[in-house]
Amino acid sequence: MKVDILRKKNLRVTPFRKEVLDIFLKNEHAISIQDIEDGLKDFDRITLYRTIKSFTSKGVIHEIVMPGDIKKLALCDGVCAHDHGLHEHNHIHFQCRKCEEVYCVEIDELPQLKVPGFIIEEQEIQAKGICSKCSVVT
Amino acid sequence: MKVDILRKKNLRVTPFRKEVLDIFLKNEHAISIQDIEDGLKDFDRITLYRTIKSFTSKGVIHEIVMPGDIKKLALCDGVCAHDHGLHEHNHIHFQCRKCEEVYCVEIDELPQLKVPGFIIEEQEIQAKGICSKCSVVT
DNA sequence: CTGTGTGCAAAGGGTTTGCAAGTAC
DNA sequence: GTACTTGCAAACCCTTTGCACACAG
Repeated sequence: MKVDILRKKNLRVTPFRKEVLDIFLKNEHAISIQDIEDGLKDFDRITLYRTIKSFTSKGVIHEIVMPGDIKKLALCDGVCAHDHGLHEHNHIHFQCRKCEEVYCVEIDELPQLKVPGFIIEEQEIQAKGICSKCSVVT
Repeated sequence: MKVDILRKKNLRVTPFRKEVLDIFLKNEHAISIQDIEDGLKDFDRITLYRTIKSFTSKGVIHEIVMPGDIKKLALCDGVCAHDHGLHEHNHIHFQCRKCEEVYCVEIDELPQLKVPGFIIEEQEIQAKGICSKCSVVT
């Protein structure tokens, strides 16, 4: 239940937050702020920014930045844990060259990089290519 | 010769561009726009933005975005090819938790990710941890 | 009832655009 | 000489802050 997503994170359930959350739930790919705005009838942009901020800081959504200054937001739900303080990603961010959408794609295990002298603790992978939908249609 | 870096990319050699290039050459890690500004005595910010834009589009430097909206710039020289139109990275971007600097670190081979249904053509890896300098000092 | 969320206005910061003068080649 | 660069002013986003009112729990 969508309301629980908010309650679980100690966020008060308001009509506006439900609306915003609905837009995230409607999309299976990451969305931009513009996408959210387009999905709202009338809204106050400041409130939207604040909503995004609370959602992000409480771990309801996470921000994705793809090469080329493309910023997107996606639900944390399932694809990423937000438990140990650090935001752990067991998924990669993938942008399709064709439809241009950005997806959080789950991956069994992240490759463990080794660089002499450097201690690598976390990593984040951004990939580009063709998504499963666009590769089928071709 | 630093002037050749510009000439090779069909960029006119001007005093300002040489100054900016010098700042990149002086640092072995990626730098922010602020870092460049700090390195210039007096300058016009608009010209700096345009210089960065020409450098980026001609492949003299490349932009790095680390999680947390941290933007840096680094020379392409050596660490990355800019030949096939696409900007190929045979290096990863690494940010040190201690000194906070961002480095382009060369890596022998990027791990080849496989995701069912998705065709992965390019990838970019951002890592965090402790850099070689900070891990020595401890 | 209390603290959190909302909405409006206004400010802030980084970045881009237009145009005239200057300069590399 | 010609095309590219520079410098200044102004415009333009996008985002944040302050404050009073509204509302969830």
